[in-house]
Amino acid sequence: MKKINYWLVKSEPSDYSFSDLLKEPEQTAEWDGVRNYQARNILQNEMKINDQVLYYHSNSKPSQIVGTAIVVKEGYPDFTSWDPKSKHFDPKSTPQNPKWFMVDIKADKIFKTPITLQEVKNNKKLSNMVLVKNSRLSVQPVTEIEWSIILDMSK
DNA sequence: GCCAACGTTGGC
DNA sequence: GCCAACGTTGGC
Repeated sequence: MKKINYWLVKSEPSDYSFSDLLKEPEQTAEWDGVRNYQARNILQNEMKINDQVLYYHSNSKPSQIVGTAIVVKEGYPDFTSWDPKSKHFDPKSTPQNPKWFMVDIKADKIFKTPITLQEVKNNKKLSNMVLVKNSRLSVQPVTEIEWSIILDMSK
């Protein structure tokens, strides 16, 4: 049996929210625009099909985890990086030598109760979450234990 | 809107 | 390869 990994991705809801993802055909979207090496490495090498993803709304009132998604396509070049019209354009990235990568995710469950950042911080068992420790990383690993605690809280 | 914390760039 | 300057993220 294949091992499932758990992740958390952030998006500003004013930019692209969980309900935007739900409106997509097949509720699936390219997770493009990530321009941070640590996050890129996860997208390119570590996220696998069927991995589970927490969907977090950052810069929000309140900032919170609002649902889950599933990886449906593994790391491939982020073509917005060589599109001069894209706001994520990077002249150092080309189709021949792509610098940035993305995956496709499909919305899975919307939380009955969103989990606010405050609640995550208030839970001692979640004090090692990357979300708490390194608030700037936009694609980050979540442990199986953290995953199950958060899913329990969301019921 | 402020600003702390962090990541990236580039001069030396 | 160091590190100052700069840019960005994201909580508050």
